[in-house]
Amino acid sequence: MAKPDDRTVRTRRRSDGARTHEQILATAMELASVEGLGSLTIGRLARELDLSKSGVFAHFRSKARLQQQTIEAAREVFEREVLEPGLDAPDGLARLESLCEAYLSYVERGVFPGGCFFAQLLAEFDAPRGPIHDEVVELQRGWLALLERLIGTAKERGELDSSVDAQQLAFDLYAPLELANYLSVLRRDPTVVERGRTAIRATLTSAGRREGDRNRLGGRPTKE
Amino acid sequence: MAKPDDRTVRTRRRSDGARTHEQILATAMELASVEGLGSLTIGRLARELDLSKSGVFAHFRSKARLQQQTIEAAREVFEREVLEPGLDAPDGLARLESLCEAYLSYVERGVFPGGCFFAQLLAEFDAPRGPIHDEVVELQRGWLALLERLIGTAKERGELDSSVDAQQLAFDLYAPLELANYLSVLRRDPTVVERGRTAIRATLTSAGRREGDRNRLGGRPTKE
DNA sequence: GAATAAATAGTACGACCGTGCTATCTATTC
DNA sequence: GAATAGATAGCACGGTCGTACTATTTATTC
Repeated sequence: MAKPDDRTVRTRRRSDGARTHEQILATAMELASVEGLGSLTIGRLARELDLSKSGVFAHFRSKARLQQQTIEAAREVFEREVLEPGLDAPDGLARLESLCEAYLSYVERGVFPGGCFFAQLLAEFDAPRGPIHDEVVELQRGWLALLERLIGTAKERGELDSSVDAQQLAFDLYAPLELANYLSVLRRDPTVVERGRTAIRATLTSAGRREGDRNRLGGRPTKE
Repeated sequence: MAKPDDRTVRTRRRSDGARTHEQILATAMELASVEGLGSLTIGRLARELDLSKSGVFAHFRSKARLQQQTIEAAREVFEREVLEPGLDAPDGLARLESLCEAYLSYVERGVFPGGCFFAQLLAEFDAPRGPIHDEVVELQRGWLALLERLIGTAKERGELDSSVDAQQLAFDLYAPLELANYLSVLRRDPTVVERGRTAIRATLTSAGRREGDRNRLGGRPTKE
């Protein structure tokens, strides 16, 4: 017990470094969600965290790696704040609904101060070629694939009409999520998220109702 | 014929300046639509146009004015490429549809190489405060107001059900337009625009159909 | 043709960028 | 307690940024 106490027993110095690393990435995510990953700067991070430029730099050894790791860190936040709660619902339509709601809630709670990190990333790197663009393509593909998978399951279970086009419905759901994010940040007003909820509800209702209504060919029943 | 020839007779120097000014702004719009207005740089413009930095600078006398004028120039493109053709349709639902189609066509044609200039601007300046943010708020307000006005007219004419919430429907239409833009740039594949068309069609059909169905389906929002 | 004014180039300055190299401090290990 | 190794700081470099200030060129005007 003369040695460092049990809670800090494994290499104080080592853990200090890891802690700083995390703090840097946390700040990097916040800054990037507001101003974009492109205008994320090592000097700016150093100022923000009261570190020296070289102190920050040493943790990543290149700006590209800083960007990579920032994206990876944001992916973990997204997983924890959206995917985990969103997918924690009974298989099928319920899980699809729950995932959309998890996203909207994540926007509403302002998990990132500049709105969804990946919506920012999508808009920033949709056009400029490079490794980040490729990463974004991959991430988007994954997100849409997840939606399509859930839709597929809901169809198999008869909770969505079998004539539903999974890719189209994924698009129809994704669109209001994305717009709710942008607009709720633009006007500093999370009320817009409610528009997204309404849109999601209407779309899902419409996609689910058709089976029962097949002969009547009902459209989307509700607004508001 | 010793004098400048007839085609260049009116103030060569004067018109040279105006011409250069236009060229700078044209390049600025292209660059900004791809990489963002924030990373638009005077030196970069100069290189791109084979001018000196100071030559470019002289046309604007500050970066802020360059940004302002770039936005204004893009507004004019948007007006010419979207608003004019979009609003050139019979009043009412037809005009609303036509406007959405005009936007999708503008995305499909790749009028800006990085996708819709204003979608880029929205994502880039939704969070960071400043004069550009304020300008974007204004532009978005105008766009949504336009959609809502057209919806209102269509309702008055009985082409959309009177129970339709204009703000909500404007959101529902805007969302797929925006997503179609981002995704069509991300994958270099204008096919995605077709997803947007389908979404718009479904939403408008749904909003228009209810009136005829009032008795059968319950014209008012049927909440389950 | 001299004067004028507009368009463009040249040069310089301070700020910040990413990154390399070296020094300092401190916890762990022998 | 000397050696080690990891975390951080300091400093220097070349590059680009926005922006002044000063030429230079050229078309128009007198």
